[in-house]
Amino acid sequence: MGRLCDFCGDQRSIVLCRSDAACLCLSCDRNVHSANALSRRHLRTLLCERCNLHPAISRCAEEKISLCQNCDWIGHAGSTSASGHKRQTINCYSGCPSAAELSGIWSFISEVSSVDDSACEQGFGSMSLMEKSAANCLLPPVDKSNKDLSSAGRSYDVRNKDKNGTWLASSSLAAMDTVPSVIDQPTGSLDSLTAKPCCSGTKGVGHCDDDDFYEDFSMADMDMSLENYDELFGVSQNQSQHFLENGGMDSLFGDIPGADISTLCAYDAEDSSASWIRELQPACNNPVSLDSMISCKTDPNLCYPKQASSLSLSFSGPNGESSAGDYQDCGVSSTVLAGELPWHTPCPENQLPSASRDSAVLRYKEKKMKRKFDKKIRYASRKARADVRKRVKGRFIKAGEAYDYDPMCKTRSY
DNA sequence: CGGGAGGCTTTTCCCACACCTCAGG
DNA sequence: CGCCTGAGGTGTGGGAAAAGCCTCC
Repeated sequence: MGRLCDFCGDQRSIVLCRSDAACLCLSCDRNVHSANALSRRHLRTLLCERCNLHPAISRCAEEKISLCQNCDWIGHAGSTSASGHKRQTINCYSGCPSAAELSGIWSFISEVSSVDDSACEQGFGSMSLMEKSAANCLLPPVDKSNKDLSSAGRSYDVRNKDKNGTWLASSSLAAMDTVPSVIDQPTGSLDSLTAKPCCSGTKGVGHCDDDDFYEDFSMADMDMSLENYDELFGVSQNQSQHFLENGGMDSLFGDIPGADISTLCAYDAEDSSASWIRELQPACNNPVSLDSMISCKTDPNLCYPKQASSLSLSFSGPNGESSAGDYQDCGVSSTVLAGELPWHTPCPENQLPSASRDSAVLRYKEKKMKRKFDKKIRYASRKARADVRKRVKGRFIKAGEAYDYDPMCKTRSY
């Protein structure tokens, strides 16, 4: 049966709305997202039919199943017989598409669910299809031809320079974290920061302009100063460029004996920032907390544990909670055997001067203390109800009373 | 250079009520 | 031990008010 709709709790959920943090059946999807102009802008995509947790990025024609990046990889890249399966990219959409419109973009939609068109109100049927795959909606863009930060699309805004000329995270990202991430002048490439392993069968990486999926990616979780690049990713910028030019993630996995691709959670609805780190760091095989990893790189008295199998994996999520469970969500044990960190070369040139290290540690700790996190919707049903509740001057009113704002009809009672 | 005025931005609070949790029967 | 019931607490969004910040004189 799969996961039930978070709204009606009756039908099988088909669609994932990241903004609402909800899985919905097609009928409820249109009901909920036809409520008002804002909700119609929510980007949605199909829910992975295998894990029922992550947004699907491709549809396997042979298996007739929609898969997230993780499941797609496990199902196809890990099997020689399945690797030749024909797959169709699944795009994000917004608005309130009819069954015909959905089947227009996803020819397989009739396989997924029968759709009751009557549920969609007239006038809300307009749909906008994002010209990018669902995966692209999850991932910041890559533009290898342009090394400027502005090439990173909405991730960075050329207008966001502070008085010192340093680069700030754009408001779109800064909104996720009220502490702006300061980024030094783009002397280095961000390619390795934005690059993601591209799932086979999907289109090239594009740019997502109106992308709610970004919202949980908290740049401030990482100190984005490029001088701390090494601290974050454990690899120099030159190394990362070299890494990309030589096959990127694919080559990396090929080089890691026993590397488990399943540890790379393509997308984690609960903890996107942490999963982002995991993707960039194949060292998630190493059960070392991110905090300790950073500390290790910045503290001269610490070093990476080479054998850390006795430690538990502990990534801090947006709300500061350990997210070991997220790993389990990905079907991977939270305790994975450690090996040599493939990018970590404890050679002298990798070690920062002591003063620089201390200041980096200090800045990291200060930022950690100041950390604030984006509002998280815990109950989609309450949000859906609040979305349609009538108000007077923004305040909820009792049922039946005169109102000045009705999100359902955008009219005023007086 | 310090202080006040004015404008702009950000944060906080309020509302109703369905839903959730938990204690007690 | 499991089920039911009721009380109390929680979360949800838009707008107003308050607070904070910045610029100019």
